[in-house]
Amino acid sequence: MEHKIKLKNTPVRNAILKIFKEASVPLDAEMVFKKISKIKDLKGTNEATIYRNLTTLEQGKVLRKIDLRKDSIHFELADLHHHHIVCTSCEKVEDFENKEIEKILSKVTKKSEKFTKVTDHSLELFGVCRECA
Amino acid sequence: MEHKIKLKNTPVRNAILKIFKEASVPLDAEMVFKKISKIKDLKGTNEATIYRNLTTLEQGKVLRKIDLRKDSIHFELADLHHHHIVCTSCEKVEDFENKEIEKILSKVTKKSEKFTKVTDHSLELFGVCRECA
DNA sequence: TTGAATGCAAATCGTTTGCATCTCA
DNA sequence: TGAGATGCAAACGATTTGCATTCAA
Repeated sequence: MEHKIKLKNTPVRNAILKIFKEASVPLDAEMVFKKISKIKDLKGTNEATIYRNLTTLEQGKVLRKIDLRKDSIHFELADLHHHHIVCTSCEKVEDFENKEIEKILSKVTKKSEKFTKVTDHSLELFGVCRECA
Repeated sequence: MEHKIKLKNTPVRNAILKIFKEASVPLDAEMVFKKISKIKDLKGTNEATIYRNLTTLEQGKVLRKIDLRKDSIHFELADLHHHHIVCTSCEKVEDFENKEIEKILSKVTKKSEKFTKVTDHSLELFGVCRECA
């Protein structure tokens, strides 16, 4: 349960990290809250604590924010950098990786006039999955 | 002032479209609201009307939602499909286009297992601009 | 005429925050 | 011990919605 940042090693925070490591899709605060609430020793955890942890972990570059064009902000582990195809009519999310895109992006980045460094990017595809089609 | 969808041709809606056509950056509801409020004949326009129009225009594929990792949802004209480099510490946004990426994306799309069609995508880069660096 | 658009105010809902208390390091 | 973490409740702010009214087609 290694942290990249100097943060206290609390039960809730560890559980949140574990949840993200086991998750196959990006999670929002409510989803994390529900999962935490199912853990025997953490049942009483307050939702504000979840929000604070997500914020802290994102600032510490452990998590990354993702916009799936849903109502809430989603997060995933920052070190697993893949992209997503999101169904606009259900909750389905498919991951994909593509090295070519990363290469092109770094070229684009260098061409920028106003920016000296680009630290992160988001790439999401939106469509309709087989089931919803 | 051609609409792609059959919507009523109201003063507020036309003004909103004009604002987007003249905008060089994505706009959120509040920005549109402020611009509308400066127009003599539309000064009294209610903010809820702006929200409703943005929603309607997005559903009608006239506008596209964009997430700039700011507090609010931004929009831009759907037919101008470029991407953005966003400063995480100020409001600066730089546009860029890249045909290669589009090509790769259409390949990726075809490989998808769960999705039959991908209709849209978002690609935003995040970094720090010269001024903020 | 009539369905869509608007104004207004209240409601929603995801998220944040102040403050007292507790816990890890 | 002291900074960070948590609980709780209240606050916030962006966005939505119900309802009566107005307007475009």
